Amino acid sequence: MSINIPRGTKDILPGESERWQYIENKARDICRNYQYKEIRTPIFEHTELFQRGVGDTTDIVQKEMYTFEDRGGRSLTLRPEGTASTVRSYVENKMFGYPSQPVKLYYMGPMFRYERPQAGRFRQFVQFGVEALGSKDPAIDAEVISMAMEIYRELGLKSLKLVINSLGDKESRKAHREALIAHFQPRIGEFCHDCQSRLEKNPMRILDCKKDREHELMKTAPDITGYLNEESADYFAKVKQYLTAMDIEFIVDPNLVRGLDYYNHTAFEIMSSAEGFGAITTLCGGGRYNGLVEEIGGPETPGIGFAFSIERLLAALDAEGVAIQNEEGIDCYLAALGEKAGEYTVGLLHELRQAGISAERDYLGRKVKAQFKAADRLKAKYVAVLGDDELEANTITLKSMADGGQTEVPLDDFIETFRKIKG
RNA sequence: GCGAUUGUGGCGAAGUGGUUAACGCAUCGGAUUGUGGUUCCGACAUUCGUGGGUUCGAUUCCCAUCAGUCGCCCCA
Repeated sequence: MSINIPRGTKDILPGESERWQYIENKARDICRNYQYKEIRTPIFEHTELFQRGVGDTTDIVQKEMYTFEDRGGRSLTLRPEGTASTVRSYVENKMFGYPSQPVKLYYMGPMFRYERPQAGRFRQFVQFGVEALGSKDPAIDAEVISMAMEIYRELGLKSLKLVINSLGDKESRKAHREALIAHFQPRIGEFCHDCQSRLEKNPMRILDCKKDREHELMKTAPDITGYLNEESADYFAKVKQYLTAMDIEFIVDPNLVRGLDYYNHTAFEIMSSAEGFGAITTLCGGGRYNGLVEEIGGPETPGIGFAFSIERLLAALDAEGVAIQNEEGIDCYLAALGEKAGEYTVGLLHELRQAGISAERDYLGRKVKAQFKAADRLKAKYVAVLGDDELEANTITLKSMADGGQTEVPLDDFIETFRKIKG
């Protein structure tokens, strides 16, 4: 019985890995334009970091973490998201003292959540994310949002929906929370089990419950908009104003509640509205997290960021039928006949490659015919044939696979000739 | 954690309680003793996820188990 891949994980095989590289490169290019620099943090951290950073009441911490004890008895956890680690590193490396502020970072790498896999959900998945720390200018909220949209747009996605909301500051949230409890408490018995437990923990979550959507109290529930204090409302207005100035369309959804505890003020999600995308439509989520840096032990520092999964991005590209072109064929296939020629091609192949010419040969002792088939499969532009005749005459036969034309080239000139052909 | 559904060669896929498990693609060989993408011919599953049960007999029926896929909760 062979061993297979752990549940919820994927091998990214040749043919697919090229698409990943394409996306990764695109994302990196855009980060350069926006002046975000890459940070690489460990894949595991002390469990406490996520308990404190992500929040003890969240689903992530309560049931989705890959936590283990190392040989020294420390509790470690495979990172379920990137913000906590980034903030940890920000504090630990005293980035608040960097001359260049705000500190703008991006990361790309695997995250882990113990979940039942389904369309768009994995136990190991790759997130690309950015964090901007040290500014509470609404313009940076708009920048972060526009950056996410830019990456998707650059990759060719069209069916996107940007949803934003403001969760307000601490004071606004508290006022809203109390209003919600007052609203639902008297008739909470009519709601689903989940909502009943949400009432005390996080009453905002009741608002996006799918089961109780039709309940009359839902329609009359107080939404956050009415409870934003002046400062929060002004902040949100600015963010919207800037988005509009950048021609970025958005929908304000007062029921948008992000799953992690650390969010306040701006919260946003980018969803795919493509047909047949599956049940999970969220591509990207993000928001502001003023207060998190203090929570992790740093100075009072505002921050905002987003993260998206590359798996879901690829799924969205598939759903919209956006093709990413794969690599081109090779320049030269060296076909050899017979043992002597075969030995000779070892050096020749090496020279070709050193000259920057992509080249391949046969390693399975195949006949000429089969070697040509192989060359064809590799989309070789040229096949160079070396046999006894050629070796004797010190030449090599060069065949263009496109038009079938053949020429004899002196062996000594071969590499140079090929260089010229390649131009 | 709960629910639905699927599990036949490298891939896709048909099929039946009975002795030889279609077909397509791919691969390899040959027709062309040194030349590809076309065509033709040939080869390629002691076996139908795994374990157990029913039966004279199971890939086909039943049970269990494992795995994949999709959905619920929630998220990327």
